[in-house]
Amino acid sequence: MTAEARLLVVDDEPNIRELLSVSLRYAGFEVVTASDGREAVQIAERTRPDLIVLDVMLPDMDGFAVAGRLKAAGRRVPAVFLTARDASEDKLAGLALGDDYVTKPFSLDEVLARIRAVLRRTRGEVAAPPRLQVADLELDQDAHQVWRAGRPVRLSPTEFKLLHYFMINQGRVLSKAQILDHVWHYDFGGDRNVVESYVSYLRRKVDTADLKLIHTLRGVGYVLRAPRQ
Amino acid sequence: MTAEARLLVVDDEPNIRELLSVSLRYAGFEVVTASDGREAVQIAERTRPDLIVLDVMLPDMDGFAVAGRLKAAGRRVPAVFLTARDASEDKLAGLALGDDYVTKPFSLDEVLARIRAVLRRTRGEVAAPPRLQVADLELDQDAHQVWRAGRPVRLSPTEFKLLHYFMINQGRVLSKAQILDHVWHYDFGGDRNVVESYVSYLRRKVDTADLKLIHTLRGVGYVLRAPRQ
DNA sequence: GCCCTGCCTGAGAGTTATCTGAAAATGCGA
DNA sequence: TCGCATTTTCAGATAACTCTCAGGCAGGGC
Repeated sequence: MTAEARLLVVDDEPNIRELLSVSLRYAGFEVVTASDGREAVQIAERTRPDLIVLDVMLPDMDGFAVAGRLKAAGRRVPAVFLTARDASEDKLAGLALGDDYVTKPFSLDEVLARIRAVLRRTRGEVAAPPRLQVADLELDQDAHQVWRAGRPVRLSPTEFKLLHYFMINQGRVLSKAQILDHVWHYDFGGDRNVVESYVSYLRRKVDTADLKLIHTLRGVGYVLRAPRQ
Repeated sequence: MTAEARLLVVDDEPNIRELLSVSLRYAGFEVVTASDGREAVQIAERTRPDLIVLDVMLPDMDGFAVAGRLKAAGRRVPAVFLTARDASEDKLAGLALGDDYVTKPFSLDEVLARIRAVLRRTRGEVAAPPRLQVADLELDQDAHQVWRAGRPVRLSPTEFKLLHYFMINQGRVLSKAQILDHVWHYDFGGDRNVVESYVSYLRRKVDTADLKLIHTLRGVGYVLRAPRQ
């Protein structure tokens, strides 16, 4: 399979660099990495990535400076910035149009969604249908809304993320560890029981009909799927 | 046949080292072994394995230290760690992403699956088509689901593992000892009768049609195969 | 055909994963 | 600061699963 796109991941923390590059490769991207601003500029010049995932706090210069430098060199590359949760808003106001950002600590699902969104926009493609559907359960990623059998359902942010993760992986078994990795922040240190709790909440809110969609596979994980097939 | 990949197995217990190296060679890997951390680092430097199977508890240093040392030497090698079931979770949180772990006592099937998954990820390959089929019996590893003649069949974890082992070895006779080794944990001390019980369960669930797939070879073992065409 | 031995399978005891209600902790906006 | 919504933990109940036991059945050697 040919890669979806080439990404440059820039972060000075090796763990995060590793986390991102492994997951993004797994998601089908070609990934190169850099650990500081100078290196990032060099590698970007050489490998011409389609998008840069850029930590805002780098040892030598900040992420925005890296993006600025590339633009000055006539090589405008769209970026997804990684920023601390408490980053001042005006900093982010300086984002070039088309760029996006994710606050640390992020969840992998979040980063992937932003990257795909930015790539879609910059490639001028028609947005992929933002509606996911499994049986009579529908989820609108843009509107952040969910319907079951045509009736809207109110979900909390975490419930929404979990359902979203289930829906993009419909028919595939997801272990609690996988779910924790993708839906919760990467530094979540708590109990796996949160996943059980949230699955229970989801069931109560979206899986009340006779036709069950969320199935437990004891000892393995959970799977969202319509019966038959 | 050229080896799938070169593995380094590190464990101080000779029995486990032997168990693993024999089975992994049988599965098509090239295997080298080491019995402690120092030796592991030396051998890894010399033989450049594609992956290390690493006991976390070694006499001289722990498995994470070995991995850390190799990484520091600029030789990041993906690892599958062997850990006690009660290992503190935060220890495992220190896993570099891309690595994986298996708790002791493991089953060989489990270890093989992890090794293959890690190799796939680090090589950026797309997973092999996850469907196995024998006659009208189908098994989907991702969905963790089984169909017979198109109808879904509910299996417990052990039943699923056993059927999976049968299917990847279709047409080959498997002794009860072999089955016990691959599907049950290596230190399972119980009766071989469990295998009989589970074969019985499987027959009841997936082999009810006229066309029998699971055959008993008295005094030898079992074999899963479609009747001769 | 008879007998020995291995295999099959129903029943049951013990164990474990999961579910869920409730409470505690956290975060966020007014 | 308070109050509400949300997230996380906890623990008891429950359902599912694993494994053992033992009687009966059947294959194959004699």
